[in-house]
Amino acid sequence: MQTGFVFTKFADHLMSVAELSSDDLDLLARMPSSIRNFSSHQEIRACGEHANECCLLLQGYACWKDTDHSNGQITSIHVPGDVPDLYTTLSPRVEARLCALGPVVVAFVPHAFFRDIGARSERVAHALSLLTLADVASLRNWLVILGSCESLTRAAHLICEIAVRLRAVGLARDNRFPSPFTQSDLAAICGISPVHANRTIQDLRRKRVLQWQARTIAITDWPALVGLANFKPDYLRLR
Amino acid sequence: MQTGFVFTKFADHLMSVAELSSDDLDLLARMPSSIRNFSSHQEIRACGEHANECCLLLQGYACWKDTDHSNGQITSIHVPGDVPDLYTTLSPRVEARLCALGPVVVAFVPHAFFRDIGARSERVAHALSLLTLADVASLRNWLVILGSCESLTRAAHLICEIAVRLRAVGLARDNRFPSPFTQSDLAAICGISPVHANRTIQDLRRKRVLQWQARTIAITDWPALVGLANFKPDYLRLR
DNA sequence: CGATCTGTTGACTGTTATCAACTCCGGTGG
DNA sequence: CCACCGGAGTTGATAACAGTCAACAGATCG
Repeated sequence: MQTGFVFTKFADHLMSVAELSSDDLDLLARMPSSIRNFSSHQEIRACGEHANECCLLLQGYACWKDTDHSNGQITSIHVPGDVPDLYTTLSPRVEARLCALGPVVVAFVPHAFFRDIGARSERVAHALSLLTLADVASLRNWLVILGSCESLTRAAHLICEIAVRLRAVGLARDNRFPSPFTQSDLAAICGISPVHANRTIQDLRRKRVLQWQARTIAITDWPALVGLANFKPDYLRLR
Repeated sequence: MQTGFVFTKFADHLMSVAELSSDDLDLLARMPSSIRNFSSHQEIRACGEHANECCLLLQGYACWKDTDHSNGQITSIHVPGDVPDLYTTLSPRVEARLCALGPVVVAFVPHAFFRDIGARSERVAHALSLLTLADVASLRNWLVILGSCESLTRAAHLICEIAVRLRAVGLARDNRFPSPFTQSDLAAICGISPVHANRTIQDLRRKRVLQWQARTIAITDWPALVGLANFKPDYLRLR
């Protein structure tokens, strides 16, 4: 168990939706945890598992993947500062697979810390609620996108959302961020075939809105990308 | 304001995910509320509204509809016993439109009732949490369906889910239930065009798994429908 | 240096959107 | 009573979009 500076991403994430006092930050700094590393496509949480701690993502990306082996649809993607399995504090059973997209560093935090947080800081508890609401809003937003947009819009929207969420925790400065996930991963998020994902990305490149090489994405024309994606970030509830 | 037997559907809904004591049921029976009627396609909650009470659905169906996108994608559907805007107890701002699918009866319940419920019954509070988790799981499940299934599977799945959720609150006995929503509504839920929705329903009829006439759906071959839908109801967390 | 994963391309097929026209039905007003 | 209207359901023709299969090129890694 250790405490300290590694939780700044979590604090950034909470502060992106609500104001916190220095007492609140102290509380977060004293969060007990144990650190673990995962390699690409490794399972952080397996389906059916019973969790008694939450994963706080410190570095890298993770995703919830449907258990059905045939296509492995991804239902959400998570960036540093996120706690993808926060809901296990209410019901410990894990119903899907939490997978690493590229190398990942995770801090495991006991459920008790989150359960007791309401008694220690009303503000932090409320910020956690807002994060949960933002996650649900993001799910609804993806539902709209999968239900009504074609592949180019889907891919563009994904890139926009990742960029904005990374910025909220102080990453993706200069519209450039690591993309250790594969084109097949993008396909599983956007609900398209890997071959079509490839063609869609080429289309984005041809339109000169982004570069994707050496496992890095660089957005070269943010307004154009936002336009293609019809991206409106209100649903993320960022201040 | 009134109290009483009208909340049996809500109690059924809670008891479908958790066990409640007779004290808990008393607590629910004393729930303060005011009843309102809505006609088909009327807005129960408008986008941007600030709620200080929740809607408990008593009769009929309601749905969350996306505000902006031209096609009005529906992101979730709700049946009697559901509280579609329970999340407004945490953050009162409504971010989408809650619309009636057919005639609807709603009980408006003050936020305070839900906020104070934890202090009065741990069990009821936990049951409410489980309902919220089931709603999110349903969203994720639809994400998988929209991302990886074709229209026949989507429509079949929708019918399966509605039937099971109605059964959980004592409706849809005999695999027959009212369907006041239009084929265009089904299209907006399944993320397909109204014309294609029509052809998909005809396909289901031709396969003799259901009848849909006089605003009523009758499932004539449940196992076949479940097979077409690849329906696995675990995610609804029903006992 | 071979094995494997990822990205890329072309050809073909299947699913779904779109447009337009038409029917059927329940209401509404003359 | 009937003419009319609008909404819902239905049908066919066509076009756009995306999936699948197969092959290969480039990267990465033991």
